[in-house]
Amino acid sequence: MKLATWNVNSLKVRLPQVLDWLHANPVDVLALQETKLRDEQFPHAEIAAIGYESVFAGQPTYNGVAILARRDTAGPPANVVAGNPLFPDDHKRLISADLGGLRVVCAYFPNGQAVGSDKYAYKLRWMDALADWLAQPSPLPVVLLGDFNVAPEDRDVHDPQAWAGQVLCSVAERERFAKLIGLGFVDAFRLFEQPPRSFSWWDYRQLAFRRNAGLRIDHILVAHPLAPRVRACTIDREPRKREQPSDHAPVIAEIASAGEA
DNA sequence: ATGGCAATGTTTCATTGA
Repeated sequence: MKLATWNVNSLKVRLPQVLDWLHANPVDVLALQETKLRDEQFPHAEIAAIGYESVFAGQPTYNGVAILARRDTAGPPANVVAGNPLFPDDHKRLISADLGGLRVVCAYFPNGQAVGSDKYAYKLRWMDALADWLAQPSPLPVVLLGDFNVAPEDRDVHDPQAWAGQVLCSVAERERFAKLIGLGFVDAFRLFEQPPRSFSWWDYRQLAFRRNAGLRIDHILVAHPLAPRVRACTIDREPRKREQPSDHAPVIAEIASAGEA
């Protein structure tokens, strides 16, 4: 199973790039964030035409998440849940589905705007509620992937001094990321030796991508028992080099099936 | 200290993102 996550910053704008990317990278599962589409606008037909089923939870303008499942390998999504049952929320930031023997949870964590703001407080409450939900037992091993809006360590930050204590890097956010890990997950990316200065998001401004002035805030966490089956985890920078890119790059993990452990 | 850039709807600006 190959699973990927990508914050596309508008699926309406990025649909051609998503279709191109899936042709070049026919992953079994693709989790999308910031689709920014009403459900009735979701390009289900275009995605079905290249062999993927979609489940999605959207709203106008902001947020919006989806899981794309390759029909011939991942099978149909089962037990689809939109949102966190423990946290009523108008924002469409969570969708989960059972696929290929895994419980796949696609998450778009709040940005938090600025430490101390109302949106920051909401981010922390949202993360606490996610941890409460994921603490409940699951019949299938869980993969939690998406845009976490948290750079877990200083090595995930291009300029740790400049970002120290700022939103995405604050102690409280990192503690909550660690709390998620503490539920029994591992960060698939850190199971492998990685190039230094590996990031998944670069600001559109100030030529940040060209300078590799980025952050690693998009993650794939796998339930601990899956860790021995993870064969690779990489960030694909290619889409970020294109015209009119998303500001985020896809992250991909390959998980061997249970028999191949 | 501030804005830089991109996408959206409330569109010729304001809001949000990160």
